Amino acid sequence: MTETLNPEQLKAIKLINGPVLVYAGAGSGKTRVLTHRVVHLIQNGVAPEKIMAVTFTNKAAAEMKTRIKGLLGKTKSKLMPHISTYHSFCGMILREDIDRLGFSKNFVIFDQNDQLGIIKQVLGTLPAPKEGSEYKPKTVLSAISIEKSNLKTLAELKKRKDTFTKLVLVPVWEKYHTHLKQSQALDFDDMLVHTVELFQKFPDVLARWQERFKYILVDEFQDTNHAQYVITKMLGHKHRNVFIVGDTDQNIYSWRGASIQNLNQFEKDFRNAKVILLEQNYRSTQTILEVANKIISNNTRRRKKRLWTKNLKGESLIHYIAFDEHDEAGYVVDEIERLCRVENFKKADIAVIFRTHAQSRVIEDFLIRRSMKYHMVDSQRFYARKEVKDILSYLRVLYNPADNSSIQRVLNTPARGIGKVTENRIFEKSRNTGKPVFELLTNKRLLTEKIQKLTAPFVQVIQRLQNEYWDQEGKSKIPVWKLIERCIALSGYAAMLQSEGTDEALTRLENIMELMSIAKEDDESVSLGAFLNKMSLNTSDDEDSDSKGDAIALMTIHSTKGLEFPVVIMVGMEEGLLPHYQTQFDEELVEEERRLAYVGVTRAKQKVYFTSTNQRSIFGDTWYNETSRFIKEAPRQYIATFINERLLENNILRTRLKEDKVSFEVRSMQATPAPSKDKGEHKVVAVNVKKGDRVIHKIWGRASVSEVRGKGPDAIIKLKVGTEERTLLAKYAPLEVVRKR
DNA sequence: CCATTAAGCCTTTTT
DNA sequence: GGCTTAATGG
Repeated sequence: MTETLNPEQLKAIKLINGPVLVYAGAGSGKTRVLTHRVVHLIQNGVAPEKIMAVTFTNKAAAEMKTRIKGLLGKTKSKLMPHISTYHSFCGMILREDIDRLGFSKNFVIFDQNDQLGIIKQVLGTLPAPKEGSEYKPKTVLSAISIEKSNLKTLAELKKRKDTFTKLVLVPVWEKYHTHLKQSQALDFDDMLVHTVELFQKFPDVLARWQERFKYILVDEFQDTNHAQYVITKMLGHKHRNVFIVGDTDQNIYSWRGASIQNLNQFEKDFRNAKVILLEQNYRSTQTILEVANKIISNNTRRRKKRLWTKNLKGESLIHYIAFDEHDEAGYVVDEIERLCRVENFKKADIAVIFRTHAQSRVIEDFLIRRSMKYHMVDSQRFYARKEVKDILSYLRVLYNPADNSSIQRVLNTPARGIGKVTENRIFEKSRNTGKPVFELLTNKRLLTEKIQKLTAPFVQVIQRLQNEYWDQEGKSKIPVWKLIERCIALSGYAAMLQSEGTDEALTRLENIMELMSIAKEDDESVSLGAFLNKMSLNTSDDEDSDSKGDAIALMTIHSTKGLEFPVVIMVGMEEGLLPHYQTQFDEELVEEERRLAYVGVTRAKQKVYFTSTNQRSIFGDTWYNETSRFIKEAPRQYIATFINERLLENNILRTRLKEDKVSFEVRSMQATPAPSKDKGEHKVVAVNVKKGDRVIHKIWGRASVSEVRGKGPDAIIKLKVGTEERTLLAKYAPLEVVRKR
């Protein structure tokens, strides 16, 4: 195993005891070092269960587990190190002992939407703010979140004198946490805060975990916040075997409270820490590295380092200036198509990455129209779907009946004749008496007979589900996926969707099926609590079933962290998007945007494309953005610029390019038409349809594919048009795919 | 109480 | 430009 590692990497792997700090540049084999180190520890007599590794995402944790398992393969050790995110690690600790802090061990975790719902409601109860000084729920929530990440307490906030803290932050904070407590819920930040609290107040708990994990490894340390740092410090303090990997140039989460100060602090708190620098890059071509280095060198606040590589020089990076976002998307799909056809890349080699989620839609449209398979990494979105949240709410209510927010969500879904008035009465009563809503609903004396009658069906659904899931001893009788099936049956949710019969309802039903299949991936023994836990902490695990195929990856720059691709296409390289317009006037924020650009470029092994547009429509308005300063910062000789021929007439643009001394080539307009809102122009793409696709049939209109038998042009396709089923042959089917499953 | 329509807010990035 | 929320009438 040693021949693939350089001396610095080996040093990092072989320092068994004592604190180590590794500054690892992009593509310097950081994951390899981490995994090999874990294996090395085990091979040198450290018990696997004494090792813990913390990663930034669930995906990264899963990846590391797989790789360690692979390396350990021969030794056949059954026990594995504990590898997870900070949040799930804290979840594990809190499930054991949080009752000592006066919380229920059955706590649920509220995600951002849950939180926003509460904040909105709380803001409504506050005295009306002065005209123009209202705060958005999101702003308030993020303020609370940052304070908690820094382990600030309510008492500390109360000492502050500014109006925002006095009039908004403190009152909202108080009411928000009352609400959480009543619902027996924690938010993400609470998980960290309470873990620290538990460690501070109960030395025996801390001691237990210090003994449990004598070796600690942390990845992406530049993106940890203060609370996470404190947890690491407390846990590692005893044995001091703390191994930290980070790169200040890849700090892209400071908006969430992450601070590279933690790296400096680590050197102070663990005085004799060995510091190792990994500067050899194994990923990218020399040209790509040159560009990345040049861009990041414009940041003032950084620890200087210079990545180098023995890799080949490679090709110039390409910058295409598109007419608008449709032309940009057209260029992207044309180029992907060419890369696959002429240069023998696979779709899975290519990533299209962007600053904001909103940019993905147009690209997706074009990919769908070309029947190009893609895989959207949209962590939150699946779980943000109404139907998925509804079902999870049902499960949460039966797991933790004190969860008022979830009850509110599904009490009248499907419709049970419980309107706003009734709902308000019940929740008002709950707030006034401090009793959980579910208790009110089950106790005859607490609510009027009329309300009891209205809500009885809901209560019955919950109780029946509880009975079907748990036996007398509290053991589960059926797997979670089965419970979901029973849930949509008993609650009438499935019936509600089926009776609607619209395409949309069908999609919703399919999303619930998707949720079931996510549950099915688990071992049958995984409990409801563990499933819900995973669902709230989880973002990744994104349809793994489907992503195995050859598909283009679409994601935000933030979610590319830790990944690499032969080809990276960065779209929307414009002032206003990258750097984002909300950061443009704050140099510190612009530096973070520059780090984002750097992270994006350094994901690439062989090829980088930048695209920008001359005009782009953003919520109805047309924006004329200049090319991103980050492209201008790159060495000109390494960027080949192409512009859309329609832009030749654009004098302003030509002047700009001249001023910047950019020479360019013209690219003629492509055959790809802008996605017309179906004006009778339907392409024959039926050859590639899959079960579950939404399509438009030239004659019958909107339909969904219920079955595909066989492959290629001769496949037999069954379509569901309204309630009717139709059969047709793929090669003659005048279909346009609207939405891929 | 619910379905349809009008208004309005939105788009940074995620555990 | 699209999706969620508020208002309105049935």
